[in-house]
Amino acid sequence: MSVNQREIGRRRLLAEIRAQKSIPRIDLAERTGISRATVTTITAELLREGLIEEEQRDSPDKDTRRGRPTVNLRIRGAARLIAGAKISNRAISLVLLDFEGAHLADHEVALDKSVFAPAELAAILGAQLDALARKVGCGRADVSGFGIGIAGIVDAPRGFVHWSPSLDARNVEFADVIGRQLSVPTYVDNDANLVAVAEKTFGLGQGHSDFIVVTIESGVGMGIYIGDEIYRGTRGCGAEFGHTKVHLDGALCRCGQRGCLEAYVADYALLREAMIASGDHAGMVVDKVLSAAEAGDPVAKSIVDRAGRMFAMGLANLVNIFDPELIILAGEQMLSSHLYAEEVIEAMRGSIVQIDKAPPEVVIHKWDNLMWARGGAAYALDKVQERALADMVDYAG
Amino acid sequence: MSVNQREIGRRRLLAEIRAQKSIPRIDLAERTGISRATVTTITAELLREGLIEEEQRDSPDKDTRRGRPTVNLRIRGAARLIAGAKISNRAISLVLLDFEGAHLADHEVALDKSVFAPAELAAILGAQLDALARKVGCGRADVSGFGIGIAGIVDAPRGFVHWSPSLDARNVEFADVIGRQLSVPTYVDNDANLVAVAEKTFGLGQGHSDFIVVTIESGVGMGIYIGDEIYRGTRGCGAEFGHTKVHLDGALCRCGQRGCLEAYVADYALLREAMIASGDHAGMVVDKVLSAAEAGDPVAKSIVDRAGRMFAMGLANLVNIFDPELIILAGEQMLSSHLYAEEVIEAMRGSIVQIDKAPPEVVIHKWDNLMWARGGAAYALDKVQERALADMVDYAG
DNA sequence: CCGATTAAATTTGAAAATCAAATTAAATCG
DNA sequence: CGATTTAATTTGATTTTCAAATTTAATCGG
Repeated sequence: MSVNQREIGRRRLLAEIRAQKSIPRIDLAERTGISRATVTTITAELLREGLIEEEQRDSPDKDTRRGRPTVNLRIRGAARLIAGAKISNRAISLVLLDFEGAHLADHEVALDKSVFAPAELAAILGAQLDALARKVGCGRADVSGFGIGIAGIVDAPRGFVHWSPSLDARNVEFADVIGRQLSVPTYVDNDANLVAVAEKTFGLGQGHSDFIVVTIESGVGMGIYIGDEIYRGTRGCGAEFGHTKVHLDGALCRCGQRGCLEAYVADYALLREAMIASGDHAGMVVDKVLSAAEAGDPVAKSIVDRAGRMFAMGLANLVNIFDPELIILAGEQMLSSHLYAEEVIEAMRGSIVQIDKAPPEVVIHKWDNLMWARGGAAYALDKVQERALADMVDYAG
Repeated sequence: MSVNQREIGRRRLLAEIRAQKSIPRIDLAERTGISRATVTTITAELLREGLIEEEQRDSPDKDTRRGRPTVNLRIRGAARLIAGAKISNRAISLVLLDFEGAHLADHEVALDKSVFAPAELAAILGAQLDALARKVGCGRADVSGFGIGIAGIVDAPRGFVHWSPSLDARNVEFADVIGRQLSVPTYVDNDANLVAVAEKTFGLGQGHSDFIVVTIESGVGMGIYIGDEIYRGTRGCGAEFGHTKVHLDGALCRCGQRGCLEAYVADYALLREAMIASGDHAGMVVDKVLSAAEAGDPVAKSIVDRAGRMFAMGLANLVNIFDPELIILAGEQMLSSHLYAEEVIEAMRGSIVQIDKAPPEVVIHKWDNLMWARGGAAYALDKVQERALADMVDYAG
């Protein structure tokens, strides 16, 4: 019943094949501790199911050893088609991956407004998904899973959106709405969580079981991996790093509360201060503040410096609470380069509990705007694989 | 190899028996999904091993139904003897439990100083453990596991103490030192973590898979359960709640850094402020500040109020990051009652992300000073049970 | 007091799954 | 081209689980 022994083996082997990209059976047995006999049996099942494939050894010179040569196994890309999307302020970007995670196509569309009714947004997503699938000569029906990232508070296991700046309603069963309307299995998560999934699947989080991803756009987001699983809290809405408080009764945040980290480091926070200082209430943009600070303007410098120190303090709090092995600062726009500066990281290191052990590694990962959508796809990929494995249960050679 | 199927079943059943205290086989099958046949087989093994026992039905009137009556199974208390200890400032308290977790004896001793060499402290612990065991007519050799809580930064899986206010050396393999010196399997963890273990095993955390325990003595400590496991971070030293920063370049903390939560809410923080305000540099005690505040003294009130608001802010940050279902505020001395006041909890609720879902439950748990030691014992109990199960592998009827 | 009834626990026998060992397959070496 | 080497598969025994049948231990009703 539920999860039988064989299914555990299949899961373990498929995960290992995915992690290693390409690996012979004997190494699978070695790495997983499953006997060679069982590896043969299980991989035969996975082959028949079409989830994996044997790799052609196109480089016979490479294998110069004696004995029967190894046959590498890998995920069969053609097995499934996976789509991912990110809903941004006035745009949607989509990406289409195969079952191996390889990029097949992408697609972007600008929107004429930023807030939508759920069904309206679902219709747009459907049309764009069709357009995306058409690029590889497929239809929507060929897509096995669709993962969508959206800003706001999301209970991912239920696909339930408590609140999002992109929706005109609260408490929407958004995954259900889209899934029913498009007839494609749909999964919705907070966009920052999906960046963490993307980092784990394709990026710098590969091979790490515990790490934190912090993203900075206009808001501050966070995703946490603990024990190879993304941590979402008990209401599905933890990891609200941007709204942790860094000052008692501090600056007003757009969430309505005071002293949120976001109210000190987001672009609108910098702008607000710059406006106050200059008296100039129009035409002020963040770039100008940053370049003024760099040029040595003392007011601009103090504004930017404080943002950096607040950010360092927030990061230090994360480290003191989680003690992660790795922190990934991720972002597409380098508007936040001042927050990722070495001084900021150094200030963070100075604010964590001091022990005779290296502080967590901090890396900066700058990527294109498709990374968000790829995170959505990676999330859907995981779900699709899970479903494929579950559906195999009734299979008997 | 390693964890075989049967061992999984044994673990699952033993855990369920422990959780339910007393439960018949048929309910075990029902709850675990393991077939009745297998439950019979496995419980027979556990019975033969002496880890569980059949309960005498001493109340035959209770069971008024027809049919063969159920036979309840329970953990066999006599199976093992478990000790726990808490090293406090100038005292050590110990507790002796049976394998079921029942209290057998306790013992306390005052110390003439607060900082010790590791071997010296180990010797004291050995002597007190002997005294404790003697109370139930046993010797140290009968104790299967010894769990010790100590303040400071501890890498629990290794039993390694990075730093502790009770030790005169840094980076001590403390569990090894004690274990070798006493010839008793010894486990060491941060004292706040062990309070969390105690709450999970004996207290309000029973039945909760994700919760946070915050303790306030002179310092502020925290323990986190995520997915039924205590979370310790990758270096074994996460959960340093007391040293999360609540103010940029704020008050000086005894850790040497600035703006730590502890520097605002600990007793010494209140004292410092009260001294500054009154000019009175001697004879000031925390109780006096608190009672003055309660009596309406405006200075005292502002001091205590700010501590409360800082604490609320720290708690809110925890909730925003973890989204736990439950927060347990635990402590033995009610010096911290001002921090546990309803206004403080309400302030916390006002500083967390607002969604249409209940905020986490907050409960206050006040207990005696033996709770710390019981946490140590609970930790050791878990390890001893794990060892007992592992040792059964080679067992064949 | 005794057979019918009921429900827990155990036993039985078949099915599932793993693994060590033996065998087969596919290569290189000399 | 046979010996050697190593991967992969097959074989046969063992472990483990579970559904169904059986046994056990109680109550019920007459």
